[in-house]
Amino acid sequence: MDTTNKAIKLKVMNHQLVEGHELATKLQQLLSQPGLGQGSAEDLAAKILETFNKAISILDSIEHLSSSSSSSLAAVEGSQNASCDNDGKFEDSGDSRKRLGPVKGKRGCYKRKKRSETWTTQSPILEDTFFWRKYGQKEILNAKFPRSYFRCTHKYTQGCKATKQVQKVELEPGMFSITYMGSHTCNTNAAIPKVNACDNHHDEITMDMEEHKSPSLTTSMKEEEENHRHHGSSTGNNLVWPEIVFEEDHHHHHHHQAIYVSGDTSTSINVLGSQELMMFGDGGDFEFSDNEHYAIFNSCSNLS
DNA sequence: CCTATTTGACCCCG
DNA sequence: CGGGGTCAAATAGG
Repeated sequence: MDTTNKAIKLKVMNHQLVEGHELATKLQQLLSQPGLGQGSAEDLAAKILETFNKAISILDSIEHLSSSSSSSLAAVEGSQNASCDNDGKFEDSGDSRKRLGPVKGKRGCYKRKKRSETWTTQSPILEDTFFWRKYGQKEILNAKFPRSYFRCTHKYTQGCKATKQVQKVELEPGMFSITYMGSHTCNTNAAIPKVNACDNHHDEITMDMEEHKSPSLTTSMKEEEENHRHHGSSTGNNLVWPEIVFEEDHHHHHHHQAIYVSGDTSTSINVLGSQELMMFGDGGDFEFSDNEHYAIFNSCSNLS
């Protein structure tokens, strides 16, 4: 068992780290050439980051696995809270949940994860290959900038528990500290840095520098998904750079993120590598048996 | 109409 | 008790 994990670990290291190394080399070459577009260079940087993040995540999960391999899996905490269903407290009377007073019910009945696999990076690039959906933002006590909370877009469709937090670093402008928590269990072929099926939506967080002078913080996070021709053109990736703009009361437009996963998710196990799927599936916190009902059903809501 | 973001309320835990 | 993470109503935008 232990040897198996070691073998997998080595495999992962080979795969992800070597890939990261190759990408880094490419990036270096790109940067040394003056004339070339910087967009591709930054794209590469994002991919490199993603590759290493993946490797770290996988290794981390393996460590968790092997530490609790046989005896007690006390360290596994990813499972959902079950006792919170409706044991002690009755829900509200069923209706009138509108806005009358404090909202009661099972709100906040979540399990706070203690120590799932978590790592933090600092980067000016808010972009990665996953699909995130913002679900919250908070002012942090000693921090100048608020923190934004994201969850995987496929949380409910596929039960993916990955989340991420983004907060602007106050020391260096244009830097963000990005904390990833949990590994993706969703099968997104967009997560593959393989071919240029990359759809880079570049995120842009603009945060207000003021403390709290107006009740409406103009914190906006735009996910701009640019025109990626799924044409196999050579210049596959045209990605715009996340430029950090501090705007105060500018109005902002945001494109809603589009998910181009049309249909082939059922067969999407192709390149993702059985290793990753296997390991993530083994990752412990995977108690959904009924989430298979939730067919992939991506929001292909084009022209209903 | 739909889905994503905003934003204040709510809840857990130190 | 309060900070920080999450929920969900309201809103924005297609």
